[in-house]
Formats: sequence, structure tokens, C-alpha cells
Amino acid sequence: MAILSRDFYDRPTLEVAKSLLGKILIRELPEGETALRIVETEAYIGGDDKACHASKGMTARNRVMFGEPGHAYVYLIYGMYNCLNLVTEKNSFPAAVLIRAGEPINGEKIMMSRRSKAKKPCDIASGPGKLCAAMNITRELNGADVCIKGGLYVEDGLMVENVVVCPRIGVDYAGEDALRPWRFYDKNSPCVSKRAK
DNA sequence: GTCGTGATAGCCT
DNA sequence: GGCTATCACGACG
Repeated sequence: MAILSRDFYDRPTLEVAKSLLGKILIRELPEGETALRIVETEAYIGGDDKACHASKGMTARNRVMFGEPGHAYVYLIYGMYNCLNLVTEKNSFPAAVLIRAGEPINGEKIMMSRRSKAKKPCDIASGPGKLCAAMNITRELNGADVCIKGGLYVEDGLMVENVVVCPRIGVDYAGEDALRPWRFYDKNSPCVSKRAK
């Protein structure tokens, strides 16, 4: 399968978020290769989106979002969990897609060993913090290019047919922006973090 | 199965 | 000093 090119990310963020469903996230670890089929994403778009870190302007933490598309934006949340985002749209327009969940495709044992609490395959990466723990994605990867074969990249995959669109999770503080239907997931996947009502 | 709660540390004002 | 794009656990039934 081909690696997704930078052009894939240099598009409206909602399109990227939706078309990332079904794509394959690949992480190369010392123990071997791990891969997840992406089944859940969220879009965070620009300075006007109060749920987006960039809504308060550029800071040391979020500067990667303002840069070139096709790079990883990794940050720490709640003091304990990492979250993986893929930067979209042009330079100086801050936007990214949060990768929230995936189905194990390859290296399941490796990921399982990093997720001792997981009892079944779907527990491995059914949430952004879990996904990063399983693949050992840390802030060392902040700013990494995901359009070239390396420690972290994304390959093409089959498009998901039944996509559910609903509001984003955990952003109640964003007021009316919390209601925007900017979350996407594969209706047929058992591995999504949370289902809409 | 669903619900409520506390842990925890870097970032920003 | 207040906040946060979460997770896992225990109490229910």
C-alpha cells in the first residue's frame, strides 16, 4: 500500500478527517511493526474553533499545528495521556485531525504488551490515550513527518462506507463549538471509543 | 451494562 | 493557580 502524500492532508480538515477512516496507521517499534486501521477521528479547525488549541493563538505547545500539513502533533493531556493529531491545511492555518481509535491490524502482541489492562483486541486502542500508549507515541514524535516512511506514517486503505457524524467528545467548555458535528467514526467497527446516542 | 469519581503534570494567564 | 481533545475502577443492578 502507498503512503499518503502531503496533498492528502493539504485539504479542508473535515474532508481529511472523514477520509482518514479506514486508513492504516503504522508505527515502527524496536520490537517490530504495529498497525491500526483508523476507525475514529475528530477535526479541530482554526483560531475560531474554541475547542481547538490554536484558538488562543500560537504557543510553544501548538506551533506544529500552524505549520506544514502531514506532520504529527502530539501533546500531553490530563497530565498523563498523549494524544496524536495529524496536521492539515496550509502553513499558518492551524488545524489538525485527532486520531481517537483504531482496530489492530498488525503487531497485536506488541501493542498488547504495552496495554496490560487490555483484555481483548478492541481494548488496545479504543481511545486517544490508549492508542498512543499501545504504539508508544510520545511527544518525541511531535512535529514528525508522517508522509515519509519512518517511525510513524499512514498508508492508504479502503474507504469506510457507513460513517457516523456527531459532536466531539470532552469539549463542553467550548460552548456552541462543542455542538459542531466534527467527529467521525466507522459505524461497523466494534472498536470506537464511544457511540452516539 | 451504565454512572460517577479521582489521578496527575505540563501549559497558559 | 486554574485548566485540560482521558482512563480505569468500583458501585450499583
